[in-house]
Amino acid sequence: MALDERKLEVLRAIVEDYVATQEPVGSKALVERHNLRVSPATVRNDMAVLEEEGYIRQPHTSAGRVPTDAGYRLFVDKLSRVKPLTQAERRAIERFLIGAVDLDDVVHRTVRLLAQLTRQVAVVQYPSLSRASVRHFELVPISTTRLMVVMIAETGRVEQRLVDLPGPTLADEVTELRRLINEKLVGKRLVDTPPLVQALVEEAAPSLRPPMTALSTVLLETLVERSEERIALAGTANLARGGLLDFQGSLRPILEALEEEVILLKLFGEVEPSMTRVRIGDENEIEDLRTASIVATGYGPGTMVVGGMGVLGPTRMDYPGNIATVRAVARYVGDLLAQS
Amino acid sequence: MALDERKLEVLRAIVEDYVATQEPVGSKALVERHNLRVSPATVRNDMAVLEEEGYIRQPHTSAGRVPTDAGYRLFVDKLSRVKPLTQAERRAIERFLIGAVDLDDVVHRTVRLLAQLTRQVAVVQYPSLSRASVRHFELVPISTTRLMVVMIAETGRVEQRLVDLPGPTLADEVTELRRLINEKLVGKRLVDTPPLVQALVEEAAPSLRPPMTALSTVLLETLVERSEERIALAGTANLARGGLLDFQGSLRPILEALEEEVILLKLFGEVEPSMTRVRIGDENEIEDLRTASIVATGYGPGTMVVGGMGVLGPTRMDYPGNIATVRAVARYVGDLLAQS
DNA sequence: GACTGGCACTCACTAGTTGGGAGTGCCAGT
DNA sequence: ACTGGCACTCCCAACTAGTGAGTGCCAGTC
Repeated sequence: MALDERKLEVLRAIVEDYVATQEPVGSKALVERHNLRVSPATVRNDMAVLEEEGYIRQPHTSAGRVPTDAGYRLFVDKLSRVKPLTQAERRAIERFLIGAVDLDDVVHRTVRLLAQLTRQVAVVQYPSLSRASVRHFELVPISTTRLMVVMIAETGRVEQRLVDLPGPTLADEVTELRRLINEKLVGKRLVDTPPLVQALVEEAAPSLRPPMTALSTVLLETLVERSEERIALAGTANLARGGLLDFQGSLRPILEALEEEVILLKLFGEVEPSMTRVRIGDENEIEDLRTASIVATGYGPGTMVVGGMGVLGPTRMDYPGNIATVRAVARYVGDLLAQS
Repeated sequence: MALDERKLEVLRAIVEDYVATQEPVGSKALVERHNLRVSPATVRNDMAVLEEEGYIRQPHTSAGRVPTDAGYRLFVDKLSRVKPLTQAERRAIERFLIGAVDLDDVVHRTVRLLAQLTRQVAVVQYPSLSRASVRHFELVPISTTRLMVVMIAETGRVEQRLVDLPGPTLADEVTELRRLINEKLVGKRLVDTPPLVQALVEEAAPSLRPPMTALSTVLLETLVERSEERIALAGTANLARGGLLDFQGSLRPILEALEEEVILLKLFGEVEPSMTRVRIGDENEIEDLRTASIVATGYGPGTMVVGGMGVLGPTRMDYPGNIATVRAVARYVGDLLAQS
């Protein structure tokens, strides 16, 4: 059964009121606050239908209605326009990010900014290397049997790692290894490097074979495994704001989930280009986060996506506002990355 | 007035019971559980004295007694022996830390380990550079006017930073700069380097003066400013364990304080060599942490202290256990650093 | 003088009761 | 199709004992 115009309007009003007041909303209050031009009785009929369709529910008989996860979903998809940011917010974003000195700092500032603007928990994935390309490799001899491998990516991110070589290696040999590696890998996207690393080992002169083999292991680790690993988090204190009504009483599972980087990466790392993804309550695969909603988006220079960011909060959150904020911040950070 | 032997015994019993049960403890239960060889009435008299002296208090008239911050303090200072760890705990520490691949990993594992063993919030400061010494400097040319400076410290920590040079610089000049810097700084403790960096600029050949000046700024930043910056955190979910009785209801201020790195550094960074510091409730300078206690200690290779670590939890925590755990972990990590 | 048993008292906590009110569902009327 | 009216439900807050753990004090004992 299709919901007519007014029923949708009623649903929107319920969501908005409930988000604002955190209290079940009844038919009378609804008519008063939003100027629906009908009587409470009519609204009640509409509500009955909305309830039957699963968009709202009553916490107890004869209490007001509360949106269900499906209700929020419909609201987000059909009933809300993304709120444009205020001038003040735009300026806050700029001012907050403008002084960043390096990549770490950008991420750090971004995550705090998001937490502050949305008053939710904010998560930012460090720019992933996998979709970026290699700018330079450096091998630094620490001792005759030890090298430090440093990789610099286009995004400005630097990764380093120590390697123990199988035997003493001369300075000239290190130079040659460096040359070979750079020749083969510079400019390539990280996702494409594994076969190239393999080729490096196979094509190496016999004398360079052992050290190159040792290096290849570490290169692969650096290039692939660690490439999407890091996550920055801020605003956990915001979880403790809404009394304890949100999250049905216990913050524990939420806090636990937030400490699992793997989980966060799953939530915020899997983003399609220029899409804002909203996961509401039950839609969440992670059991512990069934009482929470997530707004996530990708970011990166231009149209490229090098990482995800977003916020997490109670299902009863200001979706339009948060979506707008997350998008705006992501875009701004993308521009910042493009410049450097 | 001096407290006699038995009164102290009573205080100890109160603290232990209260920590275990989280409930005010009365005279009768006390006599039953600990075999004090006196009657409840006698204990009551002792309690009255302890209360007068400010070591315990009654939440309400005619409820049991609860230790005050001062009571915990006395308990920690005089009445408790550090609990030796169980064999299982020792093995857990080893197993947990043994697979660590690099410094970041060590810190990361350590903090999770601490959180798990103590069931509190754990904090570990990354090994500070300031008391460690320089192992090697590397300059990596990115372009003719851009260098990457990489510093490797004795602790294994690596810092890198980009520098824009005032003008094009030849490869030979870079080599010379690298030689000069290493010659002057390798082996020195980071705290001692600033004057040496100054000297480097002054003693440089005229042609190397401009790039060396640019470098010196970045060197100082790397060596000094960023040297104590980072902190790892785990176990915040443990805050939400004790119902909401701990922290008098609101986690908010605690979570907020935990997000301020500056605060954490103050708490866990200011550690004297081989001392375990315990801050109980009110003793805390930070307003928001007046309902919490902190157990912190320094760690480092041998007798050197390169950073702090510890745990934070409700004043009603298992001090002897936590102190033992924090010490053991700190010691183990210290050994690990000494080996590398 | 130190300890004990006894006793009256306090007061948080629990369970049961009650009234009020917000909100609903339904129905007859426009 | 919408509305006003009305009976009904049931959460919530306030009140009322009743209970019991715990105390302070005191007189008595070793």
